[in-house]
Amino acid sequence: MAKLSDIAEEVGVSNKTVSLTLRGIKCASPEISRQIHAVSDRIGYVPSQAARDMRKSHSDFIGLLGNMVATTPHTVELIRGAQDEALAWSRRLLIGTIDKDSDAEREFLTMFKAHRVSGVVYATLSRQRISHKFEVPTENLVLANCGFADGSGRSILPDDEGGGQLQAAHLVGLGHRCIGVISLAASANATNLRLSGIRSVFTEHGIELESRFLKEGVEGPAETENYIAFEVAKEMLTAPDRPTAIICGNDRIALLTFCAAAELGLQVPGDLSLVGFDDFKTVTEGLRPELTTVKLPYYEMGRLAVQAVIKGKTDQILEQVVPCELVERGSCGPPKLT
Amino acid sequence: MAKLSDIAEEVGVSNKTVSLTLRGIKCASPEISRQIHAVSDRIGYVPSQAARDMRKSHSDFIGLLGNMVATTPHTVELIRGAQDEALAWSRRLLIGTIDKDSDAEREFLTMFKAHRVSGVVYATLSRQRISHKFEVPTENLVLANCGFADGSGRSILPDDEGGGQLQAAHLVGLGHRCIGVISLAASANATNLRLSGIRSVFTEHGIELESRFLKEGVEGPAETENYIAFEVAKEMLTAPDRPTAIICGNDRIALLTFCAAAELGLQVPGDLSLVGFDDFKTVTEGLRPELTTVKLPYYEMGRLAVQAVIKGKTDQILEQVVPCELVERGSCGPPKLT
DNA sequence: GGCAATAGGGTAAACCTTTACCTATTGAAT
DNA sequence: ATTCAATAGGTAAAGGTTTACCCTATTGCC
Repeated sequence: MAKLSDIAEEVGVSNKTVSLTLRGIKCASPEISRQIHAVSDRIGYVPSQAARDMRKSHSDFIGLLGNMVATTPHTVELIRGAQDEALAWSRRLLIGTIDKDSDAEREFLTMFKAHRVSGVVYATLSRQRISHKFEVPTENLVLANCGFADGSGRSILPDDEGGGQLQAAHLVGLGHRCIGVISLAASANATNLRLSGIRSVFTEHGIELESRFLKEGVEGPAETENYIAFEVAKEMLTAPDRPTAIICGNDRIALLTFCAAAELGLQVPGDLSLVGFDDFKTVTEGLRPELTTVKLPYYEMGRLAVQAVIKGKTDQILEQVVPCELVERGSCGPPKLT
Repeated sequence: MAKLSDIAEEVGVSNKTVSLTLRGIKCASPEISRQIHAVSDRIGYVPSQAARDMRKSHSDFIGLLGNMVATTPHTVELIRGAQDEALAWSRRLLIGTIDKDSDAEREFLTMFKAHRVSGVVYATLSRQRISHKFEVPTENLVLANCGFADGSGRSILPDDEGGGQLQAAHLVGLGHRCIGVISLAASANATNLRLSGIRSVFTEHGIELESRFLKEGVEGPAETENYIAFEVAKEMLTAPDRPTAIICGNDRIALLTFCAAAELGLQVPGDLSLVGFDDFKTVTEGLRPELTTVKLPYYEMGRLAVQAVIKGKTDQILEQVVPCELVERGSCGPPKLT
């Protein structure tokens, strides 16, 4: 593999001159400079990152570690956000995906350390409070989509409460007054926040959320949860004074609710308005009508997490909240007049 | 950051003794060995990868480059397969995601070269023949889910023809004789292969595939395609002698067909059997009934691509085909007797 | 003419690990 | 008693890049 001194030798100058010139630091006469670039291009010289990193005693790597179970494409969004931000600062990303295997976690963190990463982003797929003891001490750590249970550390979190408000406000704005909610599991961290957002909007408009119209669409522990939204929705929709709209905990629950409505002969949005959460495009753009939903800012969270790592600890913001966004499609309309 | 010589100094031995001992090569007396491990653990020593890579003049990195647009979680599956295989051989993965931006591609390949990667996997999200000139010369390249147009180079490809056979054979086995097909865009590389598989099964059983029951569910160029499967399915299903089953080009088309059937009051699988392609779980496990589909082996392709990189060019297999798998769920049943 | 500043360039150490080669001691076999 | 082999360990170079420090000649200015 071609090295710096090969160029130096051929042009007849010192290593230093080549090194500075190739990095765009003016140092040699125009003629010498031209020759250096010419030789470098001809032999396809690319400096050894290992040598650079060694010399600088640290690398430009940022470690990205996450339990990225592959059921949604959000992981990729987060990675892309992180990568785009990293590249904008001439940093590179070292990615490790793990799932509940703390051996793998330790190995990746050790690998990160071996590479002298300048920081680590730890991401989870679903919002959680983690009480996690990292076995490999990790400086300059930023959490994405999760936070420490004791509130310590820096983290980037989605504005789930605001997301709930968006869902509710959209339906209320269309005129709905009897609105059902099929939420995520109560144990999920986002559930209460979103519900809190929904309730605040309801209260503001004097709407009551009856407990028979507030159900969980999921049961069982995270990652192995069981979706019961289909049955729950059918029950809710066969009530005599059924809701005219349903707020769903995520797009998958919305899909199941859609199936339930279809089986009951209810048209969306004519008979029933639906709003989801996540903006999981294959569902939201794959349904007819397409699904109105609230988009979770995964790309942005990835981006901001890396930014926080780069800015380092001088950044005093401990928890940064990223807003969600309402994506209007075709699944919501005004309630039918009765 | 702690270094090897810190340990050597404290224990009072040479660098060599520490280096060999920590790597598990017997070289020192039991007592010295114990001391070395003790000091290493105490100070949390992790050897510098940069120094190691430099010494060896190559790294254990494998580059993974792909146009990983985030509409499906398959990318993550491929990454995980690649990562698991890499880790099994003590290699690390350097991941670059790009989308149609050849600048980014060049930058990543240059970065890979700077890291002296031992090989590169180039993956595409949808099966393609690429006529691609890599601007950065790349040795030991393996393509995943795509191949060069001229058939050169090594690549890992899914058995789309076999997948089509699985779809058709499943329905034929259940007794269907009038089967519709809503395929991907004709321009998509997988389309003809899958159709060929379907036709071979049909021919074997003396079933004719009428052209009015063979339609594309997608139009427009890849990555920006427009799904028209909803309308196509409605038309196909309102024909007087409508098919009793529909083979779909992917799970999203199956979802749209499901929506069309729902709107027409047709029950799945009672009135209509549906089989998809991809095993895109949020759809396949999110529908009621759940969707029977053919699973694309992304994890396996990622794994095999990395394996091919590691085995190097001595591996004479140019195109390796990975089988698909039928995943039976609830969307297929016997045709109604008429 | 004298002096300082600047341009253009060189030298060699440092970054950390691995390893080829060397030494010294011990035990056993001839 | 000599020789051979094995054990336990050391020394120093190599790997590629960057940079602090040094050098020389030319130019500009008083």
